Amino acid sequence: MKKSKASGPRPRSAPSSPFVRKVLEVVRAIPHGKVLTYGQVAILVGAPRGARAVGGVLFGLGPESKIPWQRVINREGGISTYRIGMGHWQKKKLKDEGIKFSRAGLLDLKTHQWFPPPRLTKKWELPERLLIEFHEKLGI
DNA sequence: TCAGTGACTCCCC
DNA sequence: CGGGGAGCCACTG
Repeated sequence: MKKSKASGPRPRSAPSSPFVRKVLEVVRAIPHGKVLTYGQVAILVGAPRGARAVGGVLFGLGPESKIPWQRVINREGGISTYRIGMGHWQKKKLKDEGIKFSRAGLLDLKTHQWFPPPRLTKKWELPERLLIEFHEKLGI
């Protein structure tokens, strides 16, 4: 039997918590053709080690969702949704946005990495230390 | 109140 | 390069 559901934080018709609301806000802001890793989204919502929880929030969103969750990938630049049957769809969506994948199924983070502009990091009231951590994670 | 869960990461071998 | 395992997090019965 296949696992029926995730048990972590999940979005609802109405965001159930500030964490969920922030995650959706950040993901919604990712531009066409750009991506963020689960860990990066976690930093941007003020929970630097909450990558796993971010995945929990996105769990349940499907092709019908207006939120561009396909732009959230793992740290390797790969797709993490194959296990829940969404991998093929997600990869196709990203390809349609002009993103290329290596034979190993990885995209180039250096090329497609999104850097939230100051107007957004300010709007999100992102603490300086988190902004610094975000860039350090990128090796900049 | 608390153990259980997973679209994550990191570390070690 | 690959597998295993241990933290981490927010949320659920």
